[in-house]
Amino acid sequence: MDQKVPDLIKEIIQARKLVMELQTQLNPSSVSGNVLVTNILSIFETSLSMLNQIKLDNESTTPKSSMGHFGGSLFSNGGSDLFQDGSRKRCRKGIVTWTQQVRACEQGGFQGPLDDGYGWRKYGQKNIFGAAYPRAYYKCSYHSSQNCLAMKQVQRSDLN
DNA sequence: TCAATTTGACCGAC
DNA sequence: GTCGGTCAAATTGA
Repeated sequence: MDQKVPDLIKEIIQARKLVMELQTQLNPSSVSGNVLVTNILSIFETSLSMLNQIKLDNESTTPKSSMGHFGGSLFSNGGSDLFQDGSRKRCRKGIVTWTQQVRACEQGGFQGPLDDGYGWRKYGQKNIFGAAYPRAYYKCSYHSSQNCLAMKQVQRSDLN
């Protein structure tokens, strides 16, 4: 996988260009569309910085566990992708998903969905087999009014 | 009163 | 049959 990092970076840069092109063609009055594109671009930036870090590590010293780099996003495309906990994620056809691991400090308390530009509405919660904490399911608040299809799952890690 | 959340039931994938 | 994702009725709070 490590040898493929430069290719991955190229692919993400290419995809980012396409999204930016899409952004220029978006109707400026489409708030949810622009928020979505902005979020996609920020995820590309996070992914690029992570991949660059991996690339630098590979070039410099001994190989390390790649898990240490995943403080940000991990893309999946609906194939046989795995979660970071090793579990397999099912994915609806044609819907792009990714996971983003964030740190929630205890002092501030874990206060549900982070503010990422969307309004989120909780629609379900599940106890996940083997997980210490339940997983919460959120839909974009504009799901019906603005046809916003964004959804997210929030699960506290076993460790923190 | 209305919007958001909770929670048990249902359904599909494996 | 089990597990995860979604639905929808009930509940709660502003």
